[in-house]
Amino acid sequence: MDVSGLSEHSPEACRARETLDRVAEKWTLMVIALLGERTKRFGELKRECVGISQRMLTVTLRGLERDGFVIRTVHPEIPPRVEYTLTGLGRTMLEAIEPIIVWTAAHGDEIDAARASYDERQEPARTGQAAG
Amino acid sequence: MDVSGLSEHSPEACRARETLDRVAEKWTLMVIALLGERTKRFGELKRECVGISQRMLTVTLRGLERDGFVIRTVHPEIPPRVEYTLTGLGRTMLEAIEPIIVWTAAHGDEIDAARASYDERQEPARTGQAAG
DNA sequence: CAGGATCCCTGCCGATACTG
DNA sequence: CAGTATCGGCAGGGATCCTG
Repeated sequence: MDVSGLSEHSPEACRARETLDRVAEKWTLMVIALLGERTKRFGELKRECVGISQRMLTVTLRGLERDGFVIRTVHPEIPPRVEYTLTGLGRTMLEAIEPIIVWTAAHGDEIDAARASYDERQEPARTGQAAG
Repeated sequence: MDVSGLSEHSPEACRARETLDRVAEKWTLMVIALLGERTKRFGELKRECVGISQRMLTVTLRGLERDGFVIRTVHPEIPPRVEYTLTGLGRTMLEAIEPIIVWTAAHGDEIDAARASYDERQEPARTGQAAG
């Protein structure tokens, strides 16, 4: 693997953090991934994003729409029907994130292990002074 | 490009968000990218992360160490010298993030444009009722 | 059905001061 | 040099109620 060009990325990392910030916005990735399957309605997204509130789904979708990641289509009917579609930009973004999804599936457990190991090394130092 | 398997990622997106959350932690990506160049000292990272406080650099590095992304090496000298090195895990993670860095460099401006366009469509609706 | 408005709590993060 | 400890601002995000 070639990591020799990574030093070039340090300045760019600044800008990339803004991108990461959106995607890490708690529900953004989930919504993008779901819309990656196909166009969906508000209620459908609501059901699939288990635990999300109306407010957060609305806020998330507005942000995605504003950033050009999704298109919001309102069908003038009663009851109202609103559909959300991933744009081309949104799709390329989802593709850019895929490596992280794959990485997490592959290495997520290593993080848990490292964390548990770290905590074991630290916690005794705070609680057990008797273990000299 | 193949996006047909994306639906498989919707559940995994949940877990991947935790990963994104770390990386989006404001200074994490910058630190990882800098350590991707080579092993560095605390002070060196501090200088290169323009605007970071001691506290945030320490907190960030502790988190990365805990998650197994960096190794912290204390040299028992006076004055103290502490070096931070990216682990193999950290390196694979950095590679997983690279696409986002590249993506941002390529499409960052489109977001700005989309945002400006959206704001133009929305703001007049709130302020200028005279523009019938 | 889709979403606007409001209240409130929590945690991130920055500034500052102190230490070995 | 490389931290630690404390305080405080502010925004993210959840719960709840109301509407066309």
